Amino acid sequence: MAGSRAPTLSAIAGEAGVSVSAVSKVRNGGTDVAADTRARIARLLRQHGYQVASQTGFAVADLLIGCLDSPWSEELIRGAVEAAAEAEVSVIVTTVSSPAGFARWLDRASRRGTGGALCVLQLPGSQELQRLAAARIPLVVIDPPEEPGAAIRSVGTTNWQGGMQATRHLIELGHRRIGVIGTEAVWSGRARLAGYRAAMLEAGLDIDERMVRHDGLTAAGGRAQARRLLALRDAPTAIVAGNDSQAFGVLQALAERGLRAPLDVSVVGFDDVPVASWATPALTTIRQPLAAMAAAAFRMLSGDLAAVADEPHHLELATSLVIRDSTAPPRGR
Amino acid sequence: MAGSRAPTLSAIAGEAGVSVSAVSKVRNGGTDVAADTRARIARLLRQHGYQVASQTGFAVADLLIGCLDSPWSEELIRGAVEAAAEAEVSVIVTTVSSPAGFARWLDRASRRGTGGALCVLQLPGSQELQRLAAARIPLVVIDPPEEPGAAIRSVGTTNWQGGMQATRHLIELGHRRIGVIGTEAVWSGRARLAGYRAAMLEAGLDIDERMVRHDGLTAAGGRAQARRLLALRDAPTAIVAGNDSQAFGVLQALAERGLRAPLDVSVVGFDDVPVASWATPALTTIRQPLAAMAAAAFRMLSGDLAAVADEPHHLELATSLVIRDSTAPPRGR
DNA sequence: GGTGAGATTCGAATAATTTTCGAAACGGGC
DNA sequence: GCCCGTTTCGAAAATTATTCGAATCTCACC
Repeated sequence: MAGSRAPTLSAIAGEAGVSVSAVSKVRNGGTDVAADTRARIARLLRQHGYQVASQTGFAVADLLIGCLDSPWSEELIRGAVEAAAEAEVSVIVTTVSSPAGFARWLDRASRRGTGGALCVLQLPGSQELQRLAAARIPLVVIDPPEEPGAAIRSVGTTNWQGGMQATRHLIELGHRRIGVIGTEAVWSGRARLAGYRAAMLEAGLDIDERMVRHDGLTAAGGRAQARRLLALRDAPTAIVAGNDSQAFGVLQALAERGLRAPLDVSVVGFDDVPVASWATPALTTIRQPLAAMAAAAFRMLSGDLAAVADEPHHLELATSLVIRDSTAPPRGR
Repeated sequence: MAGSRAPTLSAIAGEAGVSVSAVSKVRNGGTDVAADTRARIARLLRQHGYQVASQTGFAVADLLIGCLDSPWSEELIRGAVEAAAEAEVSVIVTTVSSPAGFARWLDRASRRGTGGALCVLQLPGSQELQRLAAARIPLVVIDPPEEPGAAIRSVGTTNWQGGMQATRHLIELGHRRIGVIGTEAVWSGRARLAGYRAAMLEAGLDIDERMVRHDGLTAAGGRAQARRLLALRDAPTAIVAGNDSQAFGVLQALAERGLRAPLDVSVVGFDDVPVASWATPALTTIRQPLAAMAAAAFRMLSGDLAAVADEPHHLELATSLVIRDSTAPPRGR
């Protein structure tokens, strides 16, 4: 099919006026070829249907995701895929939910080769980290579930500021009794809760510990804890949710009691996943630039194959408040 | 690092008691090696850290998605990734939104090799199909936007039945004035609308053409058309949306007018994406087994490298009605 | 401007791997 | 048994990768 077969390297070497060695070296990304010579040879090689291993860079990168259930992942995938496409890199998406799954992935990845891994997981544990290092697979962690150590490169967002922004927004609207739902299970969750506390203290408001609820970052978790908050005698007039899924759950709990957002209770989410604007009412939320995070993580991965030492090891992107329709001043103000 | 470097092929050949040629052939999936010899050599090769090209099967498959904005894609990715993982295959996800983008993907894919492509696009056009064929890349289309021809393998769902199920459910609840929002732009949309018509006729109900609205499968589209439906003098008591995004938009339009689902108007979605259950009220919808579709498509791809001829070329998975809280009998019944 | 240590670039020689091709072994059908 | 086609294998040839020394360049230092 598809015409004549590829000519041999020596034919190409002749055409380019260099030795076969040089051509071979260009083909596999060898180092000792001058830039212009390399370019000339590479062009010829490609012309004849060879693929040229670009000396820097790689063909595929891996994105490891713990669970592919939240709209979260979608944004991340999009960010990673698009950033990678610009660099002519393909992204392999894998779900990894157990150490065994990780091992299976690692096995496949080292067989086929990979330029590096972006992890969005309940962390690769120390075992996994060792294996990655042994297989010489670079790693960047997105939204690290534990405080990122110096040994691991990671990308996150300003969760603490985000928690503050959300709470401050409500305080500025005039709310005083503000509930919060979150999780202590991951680092980012702890930071968001701390942001809430900081904003309350800053405004001179007392923190009622009954108003601080912990649960999973799911709609069900949000609904369960919102029910408890709403059942309090001094029910909050506003609720800060741990993420948008929880916020959806809060909206459901409100509807159950015949309450309306934002008339009766204001709600702030966290993430700004695409569906946040589909909610009724459209959700006021703290925007995490998920796609940008993934893109940044990819660039970290690809950028510093050379300069690992002097690059920053943890990058934090800014969150921002997106005001939609689920927040308003409290009743009677 | 990591211990000694890989021994040469001739060393391995010696260890296995065969010629270097045989070892080389096993390494690249050559054909003329007996099964047991191959196994022995392969084991040794792997032991020494070589990767062995499995002669059947492939290492990566490509999933091409038009837009990665809907919760749609997430389910599909999950299905494909999980089915592929079972077959020890990695899935490369790429967004392709233009012919140029397709060309760039094809370029990369043919460089690095791929076992085949799963497409969820506004179709690869005939040009693209030719190029795929030229590059010998097998193809399966998911949810084909045009009536699937005999030349293309595809996986879809029973959209016509789905449209019927949704409409029938509302009729059985007692609704008579039922609006529908959908799209004629894609084949599945046309089938769903036809299902609506069929169910109405079956029940002996007249179809008011003002009740049949067309718009994009987005929340904005759903909101816009729902506004029009609700503005009618004889506004519908129930609305069948073209997908879940549109249904979210319908819920917003209802809230705008101070109406409540399902008390004032019942709403049925289509897809059953994970967020459907987060809506307020939780969305009654037609479940498309998106993950199963992607998994089936992957199996089609991998299954019949041999038996292309006698396999079915279009597979249709069943939709089912998922009743949640957004539908109820009409007021006054 | 000279000098020399070190880095870069290159290709001949050498090593390793892949491919070709013919021979040996096998398996029925007649 | 004989013939014909098929499978399996490895020696030889072709191709590709790597090593290493020579040539050239760079630049600090005198």
